[in-house]
Amino acid sequence: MFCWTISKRDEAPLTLYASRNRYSFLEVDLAGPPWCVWFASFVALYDREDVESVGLDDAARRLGVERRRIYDIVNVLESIGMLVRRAKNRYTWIGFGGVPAALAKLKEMSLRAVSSVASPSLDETSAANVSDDEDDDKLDDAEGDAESEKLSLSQSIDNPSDKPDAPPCKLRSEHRKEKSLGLLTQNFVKLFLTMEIETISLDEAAKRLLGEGHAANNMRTKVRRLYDIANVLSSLNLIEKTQQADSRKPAFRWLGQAKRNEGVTVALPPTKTLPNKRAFGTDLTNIDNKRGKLDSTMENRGKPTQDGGNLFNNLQRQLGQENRSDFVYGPFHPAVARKQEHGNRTVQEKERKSIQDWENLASSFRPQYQNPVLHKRQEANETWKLLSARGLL
DNA sequence: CGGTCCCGCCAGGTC
DNA sequence: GACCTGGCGGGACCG
Repeated sequence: MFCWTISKRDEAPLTLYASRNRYSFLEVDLAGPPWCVWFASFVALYDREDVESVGLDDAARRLGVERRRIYDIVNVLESIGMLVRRAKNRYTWIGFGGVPAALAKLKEMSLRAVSSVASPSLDETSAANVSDDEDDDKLDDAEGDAESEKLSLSQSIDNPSDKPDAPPCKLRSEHRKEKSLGLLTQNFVKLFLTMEIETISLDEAAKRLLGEGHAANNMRTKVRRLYDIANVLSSLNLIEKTQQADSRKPAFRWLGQAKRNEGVTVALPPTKTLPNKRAFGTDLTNIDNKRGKLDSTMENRGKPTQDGGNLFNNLQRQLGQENRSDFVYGPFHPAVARKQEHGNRTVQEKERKSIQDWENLASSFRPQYQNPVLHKRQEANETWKLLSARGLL
């Protein structure tokens, strides 16, 4: 994966991530659903040294998407540590560097959940950098006692107020939060971090997250959300879409680190390009930010995207960059895709060996800074670079 | 026809 | 009461 910094006259440089293989950040996004394009554009817009905070209105305007969609993006990004909510309408940008720590946190939570089956711990001191909190999902189903054991377990641990004899009801707001996209993202990731199987279909994931015995409607809704999440995680190279051996159903394989009993799951070479389902909202020229409504520039609705190249060109045009030679390579080169670019087994084996302590690295890296916001991000980016350099990402 | 996922309604929360 | 958040699911699109 290459990190391109596009410098434009009179404007702060813009960073894009791209590479030749389809699992690279930019290509996946361009080949994937528009939601991913927004996501990619969002990251491209804000993953810069001089960006400290992210305003939702600003993001919606600059990306030309309705505000509602920005909420989805920031919720997912927040859940994997790339953003931290600071105030209403305002987030602090952490960036890719926040991902390792967030994953480590999730893994820790998962493992703690598994290891304390009988005695739910009460310590959930600071999940702040991952999410507001982690509530249990039990309320969800008065009828759903077949609740996913793994999940309810992990969640009960995450919730300090979750006593064994607690009443089976809770505030609506909590109930609502339980179903948030962010929490669902985290729980989806936890599935990968704790399960033994290599891949999982969204149906299966929905079952595990929701528990058996749910109405088909419920399941369907959950799967819808998982599609959104899976697309983003794919964009980040944390998972990849595959085909289940024994069925037509697609499944997702974890590409990130921190599997439960091993260091890393090595990504297999990609098989085929993801189809473009639709091209809603791919026109980034739409900068009219009427709350909740998009204007008529979304007229390409329903038309299939011809190819990623068009989108790429379009994106470049929007950025005022038509010529690749104008690009300047940025400071680092995340290693996720590098593995895939080279397809070098030897390298992968080496990486596998050193992967075990990536969490320690992520959690122990504590440089000294003065500006809390900036420093938090710098710290995260340093961690990212460190892990990348060691081939841990 | 089933897998995807766009889209925006609207309920709940916050200011 | 206005505005912010974001769950939710109908239904369009596509292979």
